[in-house]
Amino acid sequence: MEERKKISMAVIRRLPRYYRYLSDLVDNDISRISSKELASKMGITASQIRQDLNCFGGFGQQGYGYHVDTLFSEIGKILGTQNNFKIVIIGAGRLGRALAHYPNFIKRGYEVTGIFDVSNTIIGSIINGIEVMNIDYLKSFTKLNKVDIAVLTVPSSSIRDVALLACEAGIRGIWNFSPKELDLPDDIVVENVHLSDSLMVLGYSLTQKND
Amino acid sequence: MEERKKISMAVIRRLPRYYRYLSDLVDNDISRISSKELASKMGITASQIRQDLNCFGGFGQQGYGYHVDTLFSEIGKILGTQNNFKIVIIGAGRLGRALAHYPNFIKRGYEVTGIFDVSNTIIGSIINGIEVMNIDYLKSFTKLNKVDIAVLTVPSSSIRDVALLACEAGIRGIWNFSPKELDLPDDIVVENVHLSDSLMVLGYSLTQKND
DNA sequence: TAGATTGTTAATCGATTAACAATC
DNA sequence: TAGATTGTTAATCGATTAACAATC
Repeated sequence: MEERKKISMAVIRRLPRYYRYLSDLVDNDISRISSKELASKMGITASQIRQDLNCFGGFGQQGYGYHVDTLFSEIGKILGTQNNFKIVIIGAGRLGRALAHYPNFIKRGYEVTGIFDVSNTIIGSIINGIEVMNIDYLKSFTKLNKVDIAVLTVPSSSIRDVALLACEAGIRGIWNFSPKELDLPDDIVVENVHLSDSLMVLGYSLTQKND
Repeated sequence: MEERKKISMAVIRRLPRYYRYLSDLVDNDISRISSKELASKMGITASQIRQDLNCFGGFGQQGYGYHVDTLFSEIGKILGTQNNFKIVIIGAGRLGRALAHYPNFIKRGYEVTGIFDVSNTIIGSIINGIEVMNIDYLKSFTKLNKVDIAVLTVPSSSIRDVALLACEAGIRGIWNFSPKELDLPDDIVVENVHLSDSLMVLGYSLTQKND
């Protein structure tokens, strides 16, 4: 797997967006697209698309463009859709429960295998067909089921402890919904969803428009 | 309000992060911090912090650093925390309901004034003290209550229609939780939370670690 | 073949970092 | 005053865009 050079995060973060647009094209039975056409749909330059895609190899064909199906599935592979990543949700509050029903887990090739909480009122209840377990069983469950990802929807006050627990349990990636930064070993991948940050950027833009 | 020059989105998107770190310092009764200290806490360069802050004016003091309280409240102002933005949530499914209870709305100076849906099973129910209204009342409610922001937690299939409806109703900003891009008039501010994009970036990183 | 469009190199633009004079 | 640290300019680095030869 000889990597040519480090691919920048800026490129990686655009891949899911390409993936969505290609998914729409597939749905509309469009089989072929040029970088120029796609660029105009997405509001970016054709150059950027070609540069981005060529980080991963030449998916196109000169004089023709790109096969939509091929490109869609190639980007999917790059993003790991075929890995069947297994997920547990830790924290079965409102957000955790909403995510347990999140249809894109399935659509994007992920599988929710377990839900955990600390509260006795919640433990034992069924969410989307899965019984909420006591967090004490996280470690044994994770090992047994080879869980890859922990979705953390616990209160900020306990986020760091829970994150460490998940690491001890052998989790490899964390999808963090708390507004705290996690300082974890280098081999753990963390992806943050800082909702409040996003909201405040919206607040900033609105404030600008006021003036 | 003479703007010197355009402030880049890269800078803006870092502001909420500064805001969070400063909030922690305030909570810990730390009254003074240098760019160097803050930089080491945040894992960025002191230069970047000083450059970022100086987009908005000189908040520091040579030889001393920054007053934590002042800086915190100044950044808050920039982000619009004092504007008391009014919010409606459209789509009272699981995610909408979870967001209706989101504590950071209050903490960051936002107020949820209304919740809307199309389903008769949901309309009339109470979520966090607010009765879910029929979306037909969106326009009159928005005008009457001077609502600024619509949080869109509706299915992707209806997102574009609902976004247009919100614009007609006089909303100024949209917090979009669907995986679709919105093409709206220039005076409407859109902030996207593309959960599936975030998840797929996590998937990418995990796939890389596999090799 | 001629036209179209890629893959890729070179040029430009913007963002980050370094350096330092100003000054508290 | 001497030491510390900012605000700001200059240097570097990286990302985006433009251009074009290769080729389907």
